[in-house]
Amino acid sequence: MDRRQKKTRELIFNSFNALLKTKRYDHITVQQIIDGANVGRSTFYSHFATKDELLYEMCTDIFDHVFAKEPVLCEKTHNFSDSGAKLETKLTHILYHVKDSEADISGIFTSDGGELFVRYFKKYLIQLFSLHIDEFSFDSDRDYLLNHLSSSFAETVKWWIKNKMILSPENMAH
Amino acid sequence: MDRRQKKTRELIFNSFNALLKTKRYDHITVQQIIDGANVGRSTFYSHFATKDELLYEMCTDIFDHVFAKEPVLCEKTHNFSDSGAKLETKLTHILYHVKDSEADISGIFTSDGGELFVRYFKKYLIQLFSLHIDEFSFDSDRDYLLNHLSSSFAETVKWWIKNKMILSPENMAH
DNA sequence: TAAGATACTGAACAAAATGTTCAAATTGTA
DNA sequence: TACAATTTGAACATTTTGTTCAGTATCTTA
Repeated sequence: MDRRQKKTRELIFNSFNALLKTKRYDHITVQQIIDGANVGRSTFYSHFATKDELLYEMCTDIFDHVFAKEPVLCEKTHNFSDSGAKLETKLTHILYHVKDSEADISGIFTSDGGELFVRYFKKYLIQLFSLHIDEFSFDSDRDYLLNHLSSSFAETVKWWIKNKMILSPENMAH
Repeated sequence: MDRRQKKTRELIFNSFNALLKTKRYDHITVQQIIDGANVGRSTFYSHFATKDELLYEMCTDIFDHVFAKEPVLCEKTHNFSDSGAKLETKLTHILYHVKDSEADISGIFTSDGGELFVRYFKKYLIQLFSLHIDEFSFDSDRDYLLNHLSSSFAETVKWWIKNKMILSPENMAH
């Protein structure tokens, strides 16, 4: 990809992310984004057809970079005695990644526009938890339990970011 | 309230609610709302200053009718031995109301545009759970616990509605 | 039921935001 | 260096928002 494209893309992402911290997604205008990015109007539209597409691209970009390379989706150990600790370790890893990428994702994760991003995140979490589902002995619908665990963890991450990540990743994972 | 006002308000609510089932909140225009409601443009703006206010009013209206009359926010019993059962009873009541009002709220609750409604719902739930917070003996941040309980229950209701409310309110509350 | 108050209408208007186009300038690549 | 690709900024059409107001319809109540 052309260095200019990459630079412009980055500038737009940063401006968009900064705006997401101050106001709701649907209250952000393209004008505000390009003003913050110091980028021409026609440049913006040569990169993204709509604001929605910008959001989508930013979500997938972040997801690819922050989560996809994480080996949390590998098969779990056959040693059932410590598989619980295994899951907690994976969650801890994710939280460390979140902390490292705080500047990139805090806006999109906690803002209202981040719903799409959270949805991706939940999809990923459902994969993760489904590997560990039999470690939970609750007598409830499997689909419900997966949804519950994923939603809870996603909301936990949101809460954690909103609270300046004061508590440690280990603490939150636990 | 004047009968004409009530009628107009109702028409706008209905049109808005119907639109919410077909597209996202921020993709709905005032023009589409008043077209669906067969109401003049100036009439709309004499009722609601913005689309956001319409959403807010609709949410609070639903709350007043569906939840407010419910005695879930009354002070809890001083009998600590069965206060846990008390909470479950309250949750069951809420779920029965949800079921009764399914036609009115299923759109706004589960649609993508419904995130605002869910936020109001969570605010309400935080009030509710804060009355029962000391029944939980988890050693965790009080604010975190409140957020966790409210988010979990809100997600539970969403899941329940999406799954056609097959399971009983008692079951879900438990 | 008549009078006065209130609400609705529809059209016209200003302002803001969206999205397109294009020639000129800039910057990257080979 | 040459040429290919990207950015720019301004102009333009379109859509959406929100306001205004005179005329009309409807409600309330005395």
